[in-house]
Amino acid sequence: MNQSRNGTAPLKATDLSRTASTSDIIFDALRDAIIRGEIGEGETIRQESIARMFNVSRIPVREALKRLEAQGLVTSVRFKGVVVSALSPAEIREIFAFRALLESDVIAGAVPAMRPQSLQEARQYMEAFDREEDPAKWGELNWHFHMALYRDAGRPYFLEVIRTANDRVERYVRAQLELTGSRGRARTEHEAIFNACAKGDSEQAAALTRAHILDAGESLIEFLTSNDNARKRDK
Amino acid sequence: MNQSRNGTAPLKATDLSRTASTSDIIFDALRDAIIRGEIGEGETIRQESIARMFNVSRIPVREALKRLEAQGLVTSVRFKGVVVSALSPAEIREIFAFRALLESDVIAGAVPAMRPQSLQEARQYMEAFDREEDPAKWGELNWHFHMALYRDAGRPYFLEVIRTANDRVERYVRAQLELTGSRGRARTEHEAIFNACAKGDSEQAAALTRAHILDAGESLIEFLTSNDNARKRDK
DNA sequence: TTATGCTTTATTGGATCCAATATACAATAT
DNA sequence: ATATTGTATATTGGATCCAATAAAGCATAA
Repeated sequence: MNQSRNGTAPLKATDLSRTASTSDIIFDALRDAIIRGEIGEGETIRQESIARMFNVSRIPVREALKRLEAQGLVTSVRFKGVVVSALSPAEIREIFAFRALLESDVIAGAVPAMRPQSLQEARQYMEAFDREEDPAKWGELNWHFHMALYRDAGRPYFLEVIRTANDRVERYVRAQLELTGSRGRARTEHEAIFNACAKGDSEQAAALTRAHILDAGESLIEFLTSNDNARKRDK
Repeated sequence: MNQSRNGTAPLKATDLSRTASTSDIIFDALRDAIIRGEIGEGETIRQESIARMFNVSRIPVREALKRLEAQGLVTSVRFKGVVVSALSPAEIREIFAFRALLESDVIAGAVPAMRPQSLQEARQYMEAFDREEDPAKWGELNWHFHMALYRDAGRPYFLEVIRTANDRVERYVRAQLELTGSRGRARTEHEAIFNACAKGDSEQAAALTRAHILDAGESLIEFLTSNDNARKRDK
């Protein structure tokens, strides 16, 4: 027989039943485009145009849109269409408060269990974030840095919820990172959080994470409102 | 002309564009059936059978299922079908820890802003919970009691997330309430929480809420594992 | 008996078609 | 000119049909 019998895999098999359906692929692509800000808030998404892009019918597109709606990234009005959800300053502030609460709790749980490998990985993302020239990649690296520090908490549900909360505000954070000098502060705050984790000081890591997120939220709101005012003045 | 001109509505109009689509109705019905435990965990949901029940095609059913999947209530395997998600004890413990963190924070924020009306409403639900004979209604009343106390925090996103977390464990909580004597303890704990809110003591309300949820979680897990063992012994 | 391959059936994923609704635009009346 | 009505077009929601896959049953050979 062709199969090896000694436990070592003779070929790399993937679970075919877990492969992505058309609707999965479209969901991921749309989600990505929304959180990157490539589809702006308030913009309406036409089923037909998405379907044409992927060379499929509207059916899988509609399923993807329903999922985006369930996650709050778009809102749909019957017979009219779906639009990318916009967040008010109050909603943004709430989500940052939410993240601060959850992420500080998670990092406190992760520090005592943190593996050297995770710490190492976090450092790499931190340094990559510092070095990276392309602003479009900052959001991603920032996310991976934090996630590396959260992983060992062993709380998948927390991480899942944190992720969807992040998805809702990510495009604003990206805009802020690209248009203001806020990356500098992020850098030093990252380093402080990283050092607290390396020291094994979970309380400090939690406090710093909390402050890091709340600060970012407040400065983001200030950025958005002043930007709004500027826009109103301009026209 | 037929319309009155003086601001008083000549007829009661509803916003038609906000009415529920077929897929909305099916989503609500399935969600309800799952959290009430009428569809058991591990059970597979057939598109065709749901479609027949509602006298529609499979299209809106599929959209509803995609939404349930996005909320984690079912998991789907390509070409096989969707099954109601089951939770391991570890996952249940994590969700209760999650709820304890969020709900204690929310109630702490709500107490200083609490309107007499909300307090009054909470009392009514609390008393209704105490009096109710039909176990099938306990879950609902319990939920409304807590929500009345959370509402004035003015944090819709928190409440939304708390709701989906609750959805995932609700059927276990219901089973526990119906099959064990845990309602007695819930009663006294509810009263303590209520009194702390009435006093305006937000710290105590938070601490009691936290303990209430964590206790319920631990006793639930004990109930489930002992039940499991009993089932294994029986066969 | 047991493993292997083939056939049939059930079920899902997707495409195409149709109906219901919304939107834009032209025609008409005041 | 302006408001109103009617008409054409675009878009969504849903039904029906078809293809791809999985599961079950059957036959056959070792």
